[in-house]
Amino acid sequence: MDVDGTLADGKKWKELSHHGVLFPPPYAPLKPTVHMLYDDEPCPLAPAAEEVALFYAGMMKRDYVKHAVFNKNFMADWKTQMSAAEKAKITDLSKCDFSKMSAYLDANSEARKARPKEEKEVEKIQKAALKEKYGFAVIDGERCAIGNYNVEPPGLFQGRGEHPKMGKLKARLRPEDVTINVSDRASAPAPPPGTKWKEVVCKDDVTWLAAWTENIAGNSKYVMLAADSPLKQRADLEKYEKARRLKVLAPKIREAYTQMLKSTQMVDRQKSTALYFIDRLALRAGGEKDTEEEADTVGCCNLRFEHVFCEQSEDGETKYIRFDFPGKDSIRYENTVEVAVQVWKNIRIFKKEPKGPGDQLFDRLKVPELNAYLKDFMPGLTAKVWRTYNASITLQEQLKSTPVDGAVEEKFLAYQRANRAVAVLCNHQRGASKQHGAQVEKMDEALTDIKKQLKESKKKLKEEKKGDKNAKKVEQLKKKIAGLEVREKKKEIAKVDKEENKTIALSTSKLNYLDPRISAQWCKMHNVPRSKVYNKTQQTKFKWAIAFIEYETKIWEF
DNA sequence: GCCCGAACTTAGCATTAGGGAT
DNA sequence: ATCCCTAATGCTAAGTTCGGGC
Repeated sequence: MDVDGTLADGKKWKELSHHGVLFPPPYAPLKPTVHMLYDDEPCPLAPAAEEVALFYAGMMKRDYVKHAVFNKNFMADWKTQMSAAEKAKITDLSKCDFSKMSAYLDANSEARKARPKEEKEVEKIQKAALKEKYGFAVIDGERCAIGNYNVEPPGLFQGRGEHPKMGKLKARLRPEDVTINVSDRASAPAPPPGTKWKEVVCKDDVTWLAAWTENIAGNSKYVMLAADSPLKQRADLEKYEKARRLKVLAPKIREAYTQMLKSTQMVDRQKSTALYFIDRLALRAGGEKDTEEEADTVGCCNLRFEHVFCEQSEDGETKYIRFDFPGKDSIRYENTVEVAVQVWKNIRIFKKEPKGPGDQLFDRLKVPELNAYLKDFMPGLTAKVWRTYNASITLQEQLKSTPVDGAVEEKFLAYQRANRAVAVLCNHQRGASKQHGAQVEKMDEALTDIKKQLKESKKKLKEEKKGDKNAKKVEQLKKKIAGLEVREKKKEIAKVDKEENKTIALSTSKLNYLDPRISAQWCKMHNVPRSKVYNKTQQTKFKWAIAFIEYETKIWEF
């Protein structure tokens, strides 16, 4: 077996069996009292159109329904589900009133929440039974959890950013749409009664158990094993080993591309400048995108004229590049960084007339060329490896400022800050939660309260010492004060942590970019319980790393 | 070489569960 | 015991990379 989970002959497994996928229940039409109004008149719909209307009704609280593209796409696809009569009548979305349907959905979910405990318990058991059957596959003799055994239900497509396909109808999947992958066709899972699978295949060079084609962009969707499966564990290890190898090679590669910044070949200048950004800023590769079909977002190689700006200090000594572009998931990337003079000069050249807004900054460069260049330094080295390397090395460096003899809370704050530095580097953002302000306020109140108690207790202690000097009481008060001081410190740390996390998401880097061996090592070294850094699921995902550090130390120091 | 589809990783948001406060 | 909030989980969209076909 090879480390990336591939068997020596390029196969992912020898034996694979599972129970297929689970489909959502068929659509249950609404009671006649719950209907749409059209032009203020009741307008009952046949089930096909009603189901799609209900999808829309379920999104009335979302911003999507205010979006012209969403509404246009929705209307077009909704019509495909209408009868001729419905189509003739319903021509204007603004005349559709879904409020009864929305209210019905709200009432439904309230009622679900309010169900008696026993009923919820029964449902839980039923769900567990389904997981027991459909949630596991046997791969080379080992029973492994499956990541996603429920096929995606129908609904309205919720693309991120200015996605041209938002609001389109995501079709309901039938067994006839789903391909099943197993090692033995004869013992393939049975499709639901009266149906057939699209196909049963025995593809042992892939890891998916089932696949289908989604109807919005025509992309493939897969059912795959969960993160704790040997296949995924080995792939994760291999990813970080590659990044670790890059650490050794990076100085050599830097030397090479720094030379190339001055190349007479425009392709090479662009290649080296792009790599400079990927190395220094951990930018994504930035492959080509079809703006007719998807949101307009960019990464490094497909940056355009309008995304980068050459700036400098007043004396002209220090050169800066300012970046401002929509990245993956349409998350804005804004950053101004000091750069080598040659890089700054290059960008000025790449932006020279006749180039203008809309034009590619690196017009001679495509991701495959950059990756081909990297491959010569190390097999498997691609732009993405730099991001992993950058994130992990940043964590490793930042963790060095952990207070050696601080309390666990202080050490953990240092860890959070190291994690945060990585999240900032990778531009992992999140929308500030609606309750953020209230939560901080609450913490402030709690702090004020602790401080007040502390003041009172201290005053009492002083009086007690002056007064009848009850030794027991003095002792009690001292204890109370010490306890309050610990609580105060904890709360203050937690508040700092919360405030600093307002719009920064730590989980993405923790889950995908930070070598878990560094974190496991850190816990061991600083005597911090591993559960402080990784919850149960994360510990399962990273069990390979936890096993690793029993034998190895200083994973990223060599 | 280039284009495109397949495969797999990375991403943020919505929902749910469960643990602490009352 | 219940309620409420946070943390965990679920979900699926959006990236990167690879490899096969022309």
